Amino acid sequence: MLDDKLPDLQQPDTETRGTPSLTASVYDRMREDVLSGRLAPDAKLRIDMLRTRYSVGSTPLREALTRLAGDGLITHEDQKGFRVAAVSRAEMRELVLTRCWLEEIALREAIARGDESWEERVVLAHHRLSRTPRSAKADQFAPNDDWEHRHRAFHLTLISACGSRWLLQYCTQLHDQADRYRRIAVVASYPQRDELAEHTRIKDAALARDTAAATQMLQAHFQRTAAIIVESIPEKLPRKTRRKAD
Amino acid sequence: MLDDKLPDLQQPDTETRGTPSLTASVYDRMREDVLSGRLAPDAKLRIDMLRTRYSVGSTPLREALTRLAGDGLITHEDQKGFRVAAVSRAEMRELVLTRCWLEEIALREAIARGDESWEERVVLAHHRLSRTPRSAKADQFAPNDDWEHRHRAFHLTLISACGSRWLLQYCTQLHDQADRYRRIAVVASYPQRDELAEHTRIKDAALARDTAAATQMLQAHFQRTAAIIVESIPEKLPRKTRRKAD
DNA sequence: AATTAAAAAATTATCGATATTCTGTGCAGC
DNA sequence: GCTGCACAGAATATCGATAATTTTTTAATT
Repeated sequence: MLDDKLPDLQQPDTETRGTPSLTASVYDRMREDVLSGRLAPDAKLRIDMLRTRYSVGSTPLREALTRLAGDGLITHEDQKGFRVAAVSRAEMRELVLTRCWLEEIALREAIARGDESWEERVVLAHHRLSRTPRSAKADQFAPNDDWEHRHRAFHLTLISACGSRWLLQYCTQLHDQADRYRRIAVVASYPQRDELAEHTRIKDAALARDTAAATQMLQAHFQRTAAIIVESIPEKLPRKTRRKAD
Repeated sequence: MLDDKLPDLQQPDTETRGTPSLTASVYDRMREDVLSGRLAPDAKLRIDMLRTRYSVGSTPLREALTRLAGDGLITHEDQKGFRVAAVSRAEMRELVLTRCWLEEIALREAIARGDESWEERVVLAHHRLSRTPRSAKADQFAPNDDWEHRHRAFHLTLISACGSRWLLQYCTQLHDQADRYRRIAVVASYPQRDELAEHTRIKDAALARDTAAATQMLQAHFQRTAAIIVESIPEKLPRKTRRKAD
């Protein structure tokens, strides 16, 4: 009923997958490991090490790695294998810059094109996010997977009516990239902000079709997060690989 | 000398690759086959068929297919294999729309940030394109690989100073997608236009730092191509797979 | 002691064979 | 005559072993 107009990119078609392939499964697990920081930035990804870690053969493993490289979460060099994408302040700045550009367009177009169904989905996604605690523990910060997923869903829903699956995909990819930085450096940012209030204001401006206010607040939302994160990243990353020389 | 400021995304680091992996090789060849239309839209890609066609084992083949799926040139469904991405008028419209949005930003930013080195690279890329014939044959149209490559290089160089490798990558991806449509439907568009003049005007406006004119002409450039191509695509593509049931 | 060269170890890339899943066909039952 | 189920054939996905390449260690020479 809800998704009779556009293919809904948020739900990965639960019906169609009878048996999820090993490739898909290890891709999902590994993706989560990179985003959460369990696989550290710049870490070398040896095939044998991963084969034991995820209990799969080399073929689905390499395929999952190739997909992750396509997402920009890991890098690959011919004959030299894979490693987790490195992080740096410069990368983070480039990321935020790009996000501001692309999400401005996406939100602008979504506001211009969104119908009733879009409005309802935005309200619902916001409601779910507002009911989910930021931290899994009350007294100190602990990552809450539910919140992470609903936060992602909220931002994606907000721009889901933009009219371009390409743009939607790009925004999602950039979101995940930024998410990795946020989750790596998250201790520093908690609980300095009222994130819920920011999300609410963005939602309200979008539903009021106030494009200028909505896009401006969304960009500020990104930049506020970025400012906190950038602080926690050393300007130059120490290379672990060098042993003798230097 | 030229590329001491930014990593030049146009040249794929000729020095570093001693032995190009089979995966990379078959990826390149297959990519060209999809872009040129030698592998028809929506065609089923059977592993065995491709194994003989490209003379490789299944592992590098599957890896190349996975990479191409990441580029959106082919699709993949778990347990059902790969097929060449389908084409449709709706897809083409979405593509052009997205390109207009993203390239407007990219060109605007490149004009704002581009230094002397950028200007020189633009002039050079334009010069090379202008010296390359559109068609390999004088009397009738025949695809000219040199022109295709230099055309791609020109558009990429134009926005290379935009400041975001992400945006650059996305624009390149969308360019390739649109290229496939153009090359599939190219007979229809030749020689109805003076493409060289269009490219020259865009280049001159960019170098004159006239952002409004440059972006406007670039978008018109895209839309003019699109209009011609859309005509040559049937609104609904006949599915070859259906045999009995209708 | 330092630089280069050669051998050994480690790691990636690749293959061919096997297991699993899907697709189509024919047959039984209604 | 139509629907559903089981079977056979085809295709995908996966594995473990081998080939090719890079990196590290060791040794020799200046």
